[in-house]
Parts: sequence; structure tokens; C-alpha cells
Amino acid sequence: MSMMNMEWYRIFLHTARVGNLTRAAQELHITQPSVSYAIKQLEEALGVKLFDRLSKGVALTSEGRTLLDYVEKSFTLLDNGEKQIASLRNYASGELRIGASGPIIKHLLLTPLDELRSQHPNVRIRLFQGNTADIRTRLVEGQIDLGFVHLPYVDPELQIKPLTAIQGCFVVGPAYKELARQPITPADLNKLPLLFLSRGSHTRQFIERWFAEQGIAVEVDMELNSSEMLVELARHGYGAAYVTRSFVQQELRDEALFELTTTAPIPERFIGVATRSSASLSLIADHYMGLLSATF
Amino acid sequence: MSMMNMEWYRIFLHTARVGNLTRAAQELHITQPSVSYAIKQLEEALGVKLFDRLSKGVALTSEGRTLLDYVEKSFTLLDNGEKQIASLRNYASGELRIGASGPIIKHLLLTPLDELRSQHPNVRIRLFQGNTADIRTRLVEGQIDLGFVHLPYVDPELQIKPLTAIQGCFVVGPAYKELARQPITPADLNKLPLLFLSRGSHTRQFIERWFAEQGIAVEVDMELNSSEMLVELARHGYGAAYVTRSFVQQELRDEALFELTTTAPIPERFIGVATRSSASLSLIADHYMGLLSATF
DNA sequence: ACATGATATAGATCACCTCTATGGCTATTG
DNA sequence: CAATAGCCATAGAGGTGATCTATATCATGT
Repeated sequence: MSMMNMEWYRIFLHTARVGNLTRAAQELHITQPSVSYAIKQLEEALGVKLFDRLSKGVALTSEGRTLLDYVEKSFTLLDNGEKQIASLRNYASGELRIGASGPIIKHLLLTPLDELRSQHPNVRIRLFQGNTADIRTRLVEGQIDLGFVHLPYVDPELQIKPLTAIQGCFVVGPAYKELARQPITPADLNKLPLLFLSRGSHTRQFIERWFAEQGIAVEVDMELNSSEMLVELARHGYGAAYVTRSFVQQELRDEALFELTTTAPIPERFIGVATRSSASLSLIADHYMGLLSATF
Repeated sequence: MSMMNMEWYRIFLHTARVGNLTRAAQELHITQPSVSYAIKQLEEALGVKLFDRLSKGVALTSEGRTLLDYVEKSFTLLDNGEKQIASLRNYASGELRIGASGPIIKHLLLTPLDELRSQHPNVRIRLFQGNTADIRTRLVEGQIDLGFVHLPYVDPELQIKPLTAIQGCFVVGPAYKELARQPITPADLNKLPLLFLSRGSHTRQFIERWFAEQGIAVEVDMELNSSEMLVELARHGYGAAYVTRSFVQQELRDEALFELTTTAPIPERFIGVATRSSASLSLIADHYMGLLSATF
């Protein structure tokens, strides 16, 4: 329970370096008596003489030199801590830990993430892929700052911010262009070669459930791990790919792909960002949330 | 140029540990509003939120946790520094560095040194042997705290405290016992086998000068590095040894040795302790000086 | 709705840091 | 050797800001 005052130590440190109360005072922008007083206080509190008063200034005593070692190291640490906080505040360091529940989600988070990375290149970005249960666990354990989940999702521990809707659709290449003229029934759709994401993905489960609801036992022809590959194969006429519409916006405009309208509508899915309700967001996570909101 | 206040950090540290402003306040023996205020000040100074205020207390934010690492380490260092100073003050640590100009001197400093060591066993004692010039150099360079020198000795850089006089004398073993009956002339002394310390020692120079002043070119029969060996050989009848009288007090009383009185008196030599005049003594050195004064 | 246990805020008080002014000491200089 | 300059210590006044008391506010559980 020491009664020391940080100012005393700061003054001690500076005085020890310049060896002259008057000059130390000038550089600390205080008066010489203040320095004299502070050092006297410190000496009395510690019970040892820290400086010899010489005619040309002051010089550390043996005990003062011992103390200086500790004080210098201690202040360096504290300075580093403050610098670290400052750099966190400027997003000039730190890390952003994101969990995402499926490959599609990457297309939602990547745009604002790119922006973040270009603005603040020293922020380390950690991306964890996992299903919704994994994300929940990591969130409540504080291993990630925020996680992308499919809505609806309710959890007392988590706070959910709805982000955007995504609309899945079937697309085909120019070879099947004619089919896009009018709505197609799920049954007819099933007669086409179907290109889906791999079994186990949320998207795959969703579209299979949709087929099932239409009374169709779906037959999958090709299953791939990435939406990009689905799109590529669809363009080359391998069949109809089920992808997020926003993901192929450009190709649809360029008429490199054509959307098949289904007679039964494919419902929207909603995506949200989950954060732990008890803890507050780190500065970077908060910043990224802002970018997300701006994007959607 | 940080504007932080050590008290803020101390309060931050304690609050982070207990996670509760009210309890932190109790343990710091201040009021809860003070803690609240201090943390608010620190947060504003750093520009980041350090704690999440929960219903059950407070919890560190991500940034707060980052800061805590630094503050903990920094405070540990400062605490250790203060503990170190405290232990120096209690002579529970530290070192005492002594320079001694000749083997005889050891018999002067050892008694108080033994006392110091038994009272404060954790003080490390460093003993440097060297001639007066070595001691001077080491003193002004701050390598030793104090040095024993033969007086008179004047040096503007050093402060000399006279300690005691030592009286040299010639001693012989029982074989030469009869010679001790009456004073002996230097010339007759020179006819005996003479046992001296090695050439180069201050003592040797002193006694050779004394012989020279008596007009005698001294002939040395044996020269040895330690007074102990001189005494041993004298006891066995090898001749007359020149030693410090106080060093053979016991043997003279036991009549294991006999002192030869010289017709011309052998002057006393005076011993003093030298310290650097500009720097102040370390606490331990000062304490030892006290013991020295008490002994002589 | 109420009691409990927590933090935040307001305003008064006062400790103590900082200031100005000055004195004393030690070297340096004409 | 007196004079000057540079440096630290001390005294006393003044003001800043930390701490206090009292109270508000808010969340939680009964």
C-alpha cells in the first residue's frame, strides 16, 4: 500500500536523466521548486536519499541508481501500454475475430472487410468458419467478436442485428437460355442437371428442404465447395446452379447467366450479425459493424 | 507526455481484479464515487472504455484487458523497486565494496565486518585488495564504497577519516628469548635472520626506510606473503619477524613470541578510511563506517 | 411493486501540488 | 577577493482536482 505518486516518479526519472533540477523543471514545464519538492517527498516516502546535491547539479546515490532501474522499466511498460491503447483507438493495431456460418456469408462480409483492411492494414483479421452452434459457443466464450448467422435466431446470451436478406435462385448458362422465358415447375427443374453446394452447407440443406416441400426428391448432379465453381460450370452449360442472387448480379446483367423463375417462390433467407449481449464490442469490431451497416 | 495519474492506475488495477467498484473502493479505503470518478478520468484520458458496466459489477473490455497486462507488469516492477529500496534501508540486501591497501589492514576491518555480516547476512561484501593508487582510482570511479589507506594521505577527491594507529614491532620465538631482555640496536637486529613481508608491500617499504634512516642496509633472509606465515616461522626460531603488534598480541601474552625493543623507536603508522568526497555513502557503507568508529 | 446491490452524478470540502519570491551555497571570473 | 552566475532549498500564497456525503439511477430477483 505504497503512498507514492506517479508524478514524483516521473520527476525523479527525468531529473535522474538530466542530473539537474532546474533543467529537469524546464523540460517538464514546471518550476524548479516543484521538482525540488517532489524529490523531497519521494525521498521521505521511501526513507532514502536518492540524489546527492552537488554544486553543479544532482547525482544519483547508490540507492537512487537502484531505484532508477526499476522506475525506468516500469515507465517504459506503462508507456507501451498507453501507446498500445492509442493504436487500438486508431485501429492501427488489434484484431478483429469473425465467425461465419457458411461460404455464402463470405460474400456479405468481404466487402466491408476489404474496406477495413485497406483503411487499417495493421488490424489483424481472424476468420473462423463454423456452423451456427460453433459460432454461438465461440461468441459466448469470447473467442470471436462477432458472428454471422442465419435468421431467425434467438439466444438470451447473444444480441442479433439483422443485416440483409439473401435470395437464392437458379441460374443457367446461355445454352439453357430459353428456359428462362417462363416460370419453371420444381419438377421440371429437377429434370435439369442440378449444381449445388456440398452437402452439409446450410444453403444446400435449405434448397433440399424447399424441394422436399414441393414434394420432389431432388437429384443432384454436381456438388461443389464454392459458389464460384458453381457459377463457372453453370456458364458453361453444365446445368442449373442454385446460388445467391446478389452473387451473380453482374453475370445476370451481362447475360452470361440467366435466372430461372420458379412457379413456387423460393423464400428469402435473412442474415444477421450476432454479438455477445453482456460484453461490449472491441473498438475494431464496433468499427466493422459500422461498415457493415453502411454496406447494407 | 502522458497526463496519467498513478492513482488512476492503481484504482484501475484493483478494480479490474475484483470486478466491482464498490468492493474495490472498500479495499482501497476510499469511497465508491472516488473509484467511479477515477476510472472515468482514466477512460477519458485514454479515450477508450475500459470496463463494461454490468448489473453485477464491472468487466474489462477488450481494450481494458490489453491495458491491464501492461499495468500489472509495470506495477509489479515498481513494487519490486520499492521493496528493494526498503530492504536496502534495512540492510537486508545490497553490497558493501571495500578496498584495502595491504594485508595488515584486514585485521582492522575484519572485526567490524564480521559484526556486519552476522547482523545483516544478506549484505554482499566485496573486498578488493590493491595498493593506495588502485584504491584511489576505484574510489573516484565509484567502484568501491570505501578504502583503507595509510596516513598521511591527502587528495581533493577523497575524504579521509583517521581510524587508528598501528605499531609495528620485531618478534622472535623462544629460541631468541634472551634478546628480548634489553633494547637492541638496529645494527644488531640486522645481524639476526630477518623475516619480512614481500617486497612491494607498504609495510616492507616502511621498515626498509626505517633501517635506512638508521644508516643500515638491511639484509632480508625470508620474505613471505602473509603475516601468518611470518609469525609461524618466527615461533619456530627462524629469526625476527616484523609484524603489527596488535596482530601478535595473543602470542606475546602466551609467551610463544617475544618482542624485541629497539634502541631507536619504530614510529607508529596511522590508518584511515577514505571515501569519495563528492558522492554520499550508500546506506550500508555508512552503517559500516559507524561500526568502524565504534570499534576504534 | 419492492428490496437489493450495483454505478453515476452533484456539489462542497480540503489536501497538496505548484507557483512566486527569496535565501544560501559553491564555483568561476575579472 | 569581491562579484557574478548557477544551482538547490525553503516559505508562504493560491488554485486545481481528488475525495467526500448525499442522492439519483438502473438492473435483477422476489
